[in-house]
Amino acid sequence: MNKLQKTRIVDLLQREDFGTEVQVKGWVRTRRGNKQVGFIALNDGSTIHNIQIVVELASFDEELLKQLTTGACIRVNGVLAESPAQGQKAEIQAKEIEVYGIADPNTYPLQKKGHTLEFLREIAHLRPRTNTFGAIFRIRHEMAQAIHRFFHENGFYYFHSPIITASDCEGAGQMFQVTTLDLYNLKKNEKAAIDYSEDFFGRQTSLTVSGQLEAELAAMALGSVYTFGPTFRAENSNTPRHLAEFWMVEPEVAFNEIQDNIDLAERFIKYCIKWALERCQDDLEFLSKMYDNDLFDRLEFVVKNQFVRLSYTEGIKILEAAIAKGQKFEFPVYWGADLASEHERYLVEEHFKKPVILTDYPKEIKSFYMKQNDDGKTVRAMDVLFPKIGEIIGGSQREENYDKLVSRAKEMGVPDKDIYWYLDTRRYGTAPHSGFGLGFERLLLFVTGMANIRDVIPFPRTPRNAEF
RNA sequence: UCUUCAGUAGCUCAGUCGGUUAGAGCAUCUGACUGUUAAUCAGAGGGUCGUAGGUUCAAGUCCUACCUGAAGAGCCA
Repeated sequence: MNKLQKTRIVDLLQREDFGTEVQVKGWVRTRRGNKQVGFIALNDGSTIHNIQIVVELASFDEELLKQLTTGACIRVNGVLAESPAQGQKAEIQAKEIEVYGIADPNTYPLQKKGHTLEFLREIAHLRPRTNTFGAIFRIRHEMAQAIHRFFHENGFYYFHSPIITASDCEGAGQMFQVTTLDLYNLKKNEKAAIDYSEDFFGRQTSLTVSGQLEAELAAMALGSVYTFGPTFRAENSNTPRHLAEFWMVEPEVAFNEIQDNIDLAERFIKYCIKWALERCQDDLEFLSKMYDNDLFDRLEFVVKNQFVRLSYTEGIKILEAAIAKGQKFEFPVYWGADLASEHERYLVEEHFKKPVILTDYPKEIKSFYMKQNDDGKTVRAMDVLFPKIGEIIGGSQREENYDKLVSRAKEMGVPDKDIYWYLDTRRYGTAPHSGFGLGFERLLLFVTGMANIRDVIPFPRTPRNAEF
């Protein structure tokens, strides 16, 4: 009848009804004590904090007590009590303990003491059990919620773009091919090319590098949409800011011009960071203490300050002025050159000391679908540049004029017969529209203060690494 | 992909000018301790020095190649 229900530790730590019998289930973090009494720090993933289980050793079986080692999973029934010692307000006086799963201390790789992030990457299947990754993955969840909530509140529809695609229209990099062809016995046609008509889809297909083109189709019907899903790039990038599989958020809005797009991007990022500050206090405090003392200052700074907005051309002028004053760069600065990360960092971290939104880039260094400005030289692109992590958002107003879009695609070598369906949006009821892409893990890098993108996604996919 | 640095106990590292039997802290195990907070104290076990070659009387140490990891760069989100 009166079966005791499991209580989450996050809820238990709030309670003051001492004397009540409670039940918790979780994993042993540490155990210490003496001959009479043992102390177990128990964590169930609901919070960064542990609950202390007090065990009077005399009242328990010796064999059971031996199994209560770091990593073991247990159920504890006991009495919630006010703690007589410093360090915690409440604790549980254990009355009954059941071991669900032991963790052999001789082989269990996680210890009480600190591990390097590099080592934890090698045991990615167990690292969620650490304080650090528990905090990160709880924050990751909250950020995903924030994204959905922001767009939902602003009248956007969550639109699911396909994962498998036949187009490489954005030219956003090397793609992973998807095939069911027998790679040990590839049939070639008379031109010695692979015969994809035999393949599953009857044509060559790949994993998506962006949901943008599909999002544009949706925006031309639903008005305001966003995608939020996995994205794949087969680039041989080995940096702390790149993944072969990452999650991207891509809003697309009909009738938005470039300024609306910029406003949306700034409002969106601020909403997400504010959400983290309001809901992830404990986890952020832990990460701040362990990895990044300035974390709260940086997050609050972004929420409170207006991002700097300037054109590419103005940016080049600032960089040229800096060079004239003696600033040294490895790569040359001139109008028409793509900005290297040293240039972006100079603008964000040295010159403005604020997030910067750069707009109106030369058309030669941007994608074919961006709306051309009247000057004939620039396009309505926008990049949001953040301190430490660089480009967090890239977006643009899209070219809605059919002829201009087709000629630009031709100039940049995009075969228009592959994207007839995309071009149709400009043939039938075209409209001004804009959108951008935000790398979810890049946002998480900023919010958590982590330095390596492999530490903000559960199972990072990078060149030569897909073990877990 | 390029450049630089690194790889020694389960983890984090030290190891001098190439020279006898490769060390420490933590973790683990055993013992002590009546409330611990990364508990403390005493003791014990634990090593193919990333892999393969080479130089040398002698290689953890020097050389070459490869593998793996990290940082910076390129590409980008």
